[in-house]
Amino acid sequence: MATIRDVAKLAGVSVATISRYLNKTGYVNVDTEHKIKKAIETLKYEPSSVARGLAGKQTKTIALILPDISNPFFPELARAVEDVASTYGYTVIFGNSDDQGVKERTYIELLKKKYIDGIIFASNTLNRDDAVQMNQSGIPIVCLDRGPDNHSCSVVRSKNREGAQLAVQHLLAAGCRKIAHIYGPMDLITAQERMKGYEDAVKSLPWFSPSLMVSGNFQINGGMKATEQLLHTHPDIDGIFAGNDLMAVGALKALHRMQILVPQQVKVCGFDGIQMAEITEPELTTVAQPIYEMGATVSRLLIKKIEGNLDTNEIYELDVTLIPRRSTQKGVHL
Amino acid sequence: MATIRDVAKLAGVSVATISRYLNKTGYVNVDTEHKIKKAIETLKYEPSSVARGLAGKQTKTIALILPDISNPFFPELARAVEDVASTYGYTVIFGNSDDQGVKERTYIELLKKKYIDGIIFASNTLNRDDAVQMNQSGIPIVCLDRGPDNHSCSVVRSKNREGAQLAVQHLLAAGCRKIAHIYGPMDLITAQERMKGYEDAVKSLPWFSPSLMVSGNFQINGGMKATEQLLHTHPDIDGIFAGNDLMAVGALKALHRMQILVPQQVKVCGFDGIQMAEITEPELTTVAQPIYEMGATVSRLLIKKIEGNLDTNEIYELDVTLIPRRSTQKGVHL
DNA sequence: CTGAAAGCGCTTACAG
DNA sequence: CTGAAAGCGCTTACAG
Repeated sequence: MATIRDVAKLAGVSVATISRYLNKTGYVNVDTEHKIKKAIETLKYEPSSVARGLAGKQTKTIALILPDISNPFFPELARAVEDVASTYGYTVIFGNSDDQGVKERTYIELLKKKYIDGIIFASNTLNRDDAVQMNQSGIPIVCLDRGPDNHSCSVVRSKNREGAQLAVQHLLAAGCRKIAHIYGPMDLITAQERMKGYEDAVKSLPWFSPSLMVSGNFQINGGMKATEQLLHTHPDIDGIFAGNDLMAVGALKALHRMQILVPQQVKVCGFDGIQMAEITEPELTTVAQPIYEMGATVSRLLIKKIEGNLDTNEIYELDVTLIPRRSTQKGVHL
Repeated sequence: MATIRDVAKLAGVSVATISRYLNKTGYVNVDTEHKIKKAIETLKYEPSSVARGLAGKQTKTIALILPDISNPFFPELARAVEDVASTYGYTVIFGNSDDQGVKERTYIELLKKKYIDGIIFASNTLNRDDAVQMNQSGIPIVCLDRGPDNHSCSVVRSKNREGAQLAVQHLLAAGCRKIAHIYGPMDLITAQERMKGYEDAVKSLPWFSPSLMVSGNFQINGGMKATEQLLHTHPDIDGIFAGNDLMAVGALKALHRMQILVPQQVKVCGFDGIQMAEITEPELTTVAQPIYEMGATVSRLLIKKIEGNLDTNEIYELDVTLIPRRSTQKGVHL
């Protein structure tokens, strides 16, 4: 591989000039510019990103730390992040944290040593101290769903609470008269907000009882268990709003096994809008988050921060959309 | 951030000694070792990976280029790659190629500039020239499913042809007497092999006709279209072997819309073993590839190559497993 | 067992 | 508009 020195020699100028030309910093005479261009071409010169990283500051690399890429919510997000990153000339390192603070912190250390330009956290265990430390070390971060606190970084999320309200209203409009809620892990703000939205919509209704809310784990099996439990204590429920699609899929499975018909006897609505919701039988009504857009937004924000075009930390709440499908269809009789 | 120089000063030794201690290359006196340890601790010294990358050769970074992380097959693979990479102290950059040669080549250029240690290609457009070029530039690569040619890199794949045979035999054993095949894009070797396996198993059977093989695109919609077409030309088929799970899901959907019962009237078997296959109704029988294991194997291979513990290029064929589920259940009557 | 020195390939003030 | 030189933070022969 040719180096900047080779190019300088061939073009008959100094390396400083080559560098200026490359980075478009400072003026370069048109003539010498031509010579440089030519030299670069004939030598097939490619500047070393590593040397640049050492000498300058930027490595043109960002990191995406998420809980688990195997979780169906994240691939699309990751895709969006990579798409916009590569558009802006950035490369993305990805890591799974399994929502464990240790793994997150280990990654942070590693990434610092690599002079990473910035980090996107889609993982929720980052605490205030970590964030403060990040800020001190000058490496920008942006979070998904929840930030370490309200000020240390920008946050992108969707309207979880409103979305949950939408879901319940939709179930009511579809004729449900007793709607249960399966909520996710309470240490996740998304799960909390969705539960609040459910409560907002049902707390004043005559049939409401706190026992209509049961916990799940945001996974299929959690949705199944919760549904079994629910139908045991409340055999008369005719609607289930699950805190995410995975649990809704579990609900569908459990109901199917209990030979309870969806949507005839019980209607089911999920949250997230993952692809899986389209292939269940019946297809699953869901409150779709703009997953791709969230990923695109979060990475655009990060890049802006990195390039110094953004110094305030803000919260971006994106709109959700209710997608009605067969699992909540009205007026389907036995 | 403290540098190696600071540590050297505090410990009262030269930077060379610090470096030796850090890399465990060459002997270091026990006493000075203690001093160094202490100095590192008090300064909270963390060696810069970037400087290491420039001075030495390794960046401890590998890349994973896949067609599209949104495709349900890849997240689990990516997870495996990241798991073993991080175990060995490597970090992984990921990129989507959309199976476009241009994007792949752009990434290769980028990665070279970053002194990446090695690349895993799960993308299939890499040609012989690229591979040769990679070999020349000394950057190890390992491929999934298919290599550029038979010698320029190691390849990890699963037994596609055998798996397809398994699928057909299973359908036959379940009572099918006319089995169709929906095949994937013929430029993908996996699709070719699975088709061959199907042919192996059926070509000598009296009912076989080439028109029982129709093309799909490895996506849900392709599976749907192919199924409609198939039942139009062959209303009497009672089994479908789809080249992958996504198309099998499409087949299930199409059959459901045509009000054809699965498994009573038509039995369906997929290939891959993605999570989605467990949530369809009926659940989908499939030939499961050891996806996680494939990812783990491919990254272990790459790391071995990087660290010089492997210089031959071999092909690793992993076993597949038929997972019988309801979509091919025998003896279910109308 | 340890140090001085060159080098990895750039960028960035500082002069001119 | 351009060059000489220092510096980014390490590693690696080469001496000793």
